[in-house]
Amino acid sequence: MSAKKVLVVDDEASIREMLRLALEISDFECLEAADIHEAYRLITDELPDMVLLDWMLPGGNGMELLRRLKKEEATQALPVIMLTAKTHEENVIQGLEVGADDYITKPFAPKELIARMKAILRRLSSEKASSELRVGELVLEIDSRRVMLRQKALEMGPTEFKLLNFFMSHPERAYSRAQLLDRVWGANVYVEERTVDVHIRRLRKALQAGDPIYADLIQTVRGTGYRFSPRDLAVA
Amino acid sequence: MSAKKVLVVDDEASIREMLRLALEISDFECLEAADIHEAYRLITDELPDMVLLDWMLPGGNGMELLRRLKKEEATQALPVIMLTAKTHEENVIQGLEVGADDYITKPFAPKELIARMKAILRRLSSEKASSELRVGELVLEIDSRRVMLRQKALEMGPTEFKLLNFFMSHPERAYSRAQLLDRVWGANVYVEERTVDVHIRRLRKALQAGDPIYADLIQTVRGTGYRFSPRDLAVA
DNA sequence: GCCCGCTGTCACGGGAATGTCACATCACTG
DNA sequence: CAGTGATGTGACATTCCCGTGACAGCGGGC
Repeated sequence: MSAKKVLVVDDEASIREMLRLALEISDFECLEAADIHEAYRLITDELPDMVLLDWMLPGGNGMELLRRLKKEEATQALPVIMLTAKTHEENVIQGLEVGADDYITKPFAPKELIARMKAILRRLSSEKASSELRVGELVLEIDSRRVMLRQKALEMGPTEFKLLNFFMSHPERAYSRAQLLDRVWGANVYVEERTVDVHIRRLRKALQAGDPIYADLIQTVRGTGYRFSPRDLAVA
Repeated sequence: MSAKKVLVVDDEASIREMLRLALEISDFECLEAADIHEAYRLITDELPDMVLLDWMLPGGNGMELLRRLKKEEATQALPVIMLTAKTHEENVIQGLEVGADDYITKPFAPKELIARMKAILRRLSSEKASSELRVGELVLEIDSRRVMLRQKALEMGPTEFKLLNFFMSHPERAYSRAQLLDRVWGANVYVEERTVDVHIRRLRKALQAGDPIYADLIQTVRGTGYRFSPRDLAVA
């Protein structure tokens, strides 16, 4: 399993530095943002697996970002842990209601934070691993590593499977070729961006073999990349 | 679930006492034997669910008992954990080959021992729920250690039998070679991953001798491993 | 001793999957 | 409607993965 990306959102550089240290020791990849704007940019750009969010930020507090993340379909599955001061514990309830996955009060032991993060990631992966992803009559069975459409197995290569898996986990959002390479092929792999096009085509072909309609699930976003959109299937 | 009986075989009374304490805290029922003869009597008499076997015993070592247990049909399914001193780690490989389920080197933390015991029992209970597994006309008889297809016995080696047993207990799911080695060969055994391929082939051959259709039950998942899929049998 | 069944390893060959390219086609701009 | 840049598509060489047969080692039984 590849290293998980974690985004730290805090305005104090010293705290960010401390967290980066703790995270990297535990084999997490660490991104940093000092304000909400930068945080949002990194979330859409770098697609982290988790966010550590300080509650008190200058210029709009963390709650605002959290609400925004939970509202948008593309990011609402992204787990968020709130970092909050003891003196503001009343915010905790508020934060959990909006959709934070956990919270931890400052000052905290890095070890405890890491433990909670792992617990959340474990829970998420076990939820995902045992189940299957479904869009209409299209079912992606993770365990058996098969894609079924109306009881019939669709044939595709491993890369197309991973690609479809990623798309079905993140619907209704456009991804650049670079982002897809990062998330599907894995970081630190150098291949041409146009390679993505070829695999997109192979995936479309595989879906088309099941039912031409389903090939339209993968849409081209000119100048940007590709998007997986179940929404348009229902309309058609 | 009723309390599991565990037989401790060790010549030192102090170690037996320590283990009894640890086991009873964790709700196991504890039997004790100081030598091989007594151990064998208790096994046939009391039918324990598991054996903790010290490797170095006066008057015939643990290996002898282990070999005997694995040879006889009535006891070969009985899980055995070896207790061995650090200085005799070379025996571990030998022991695992003969059929020990796991080993632990002295000195050890009781907690870790308990954890390994539970892991083994959990694994067994998931596979040996019934004495017979059935897929279509294929019947795997666990007690008699035979595989029948349309009243005809299929010939295969012990490893192929265990492999098929595992597959029939976990259908419709792809397993990597490493996972199969772990679950079928047993933990901590070092063999080449490609060895799995060879046994898969032998198993397929055995099934094919019964009916070519049944060889297709074991499918290759390219880039991942293998899958046992009764579902596709029904379709054909 | 000999033979025989079982096991793990290897080398070879074939075929699937991959990444890249060249060219066709499309969408947008002025 | 021509032009330009982005995307679709078929073909290709390479790499990787898997199936297969052969073989040596090892115990056990005769």
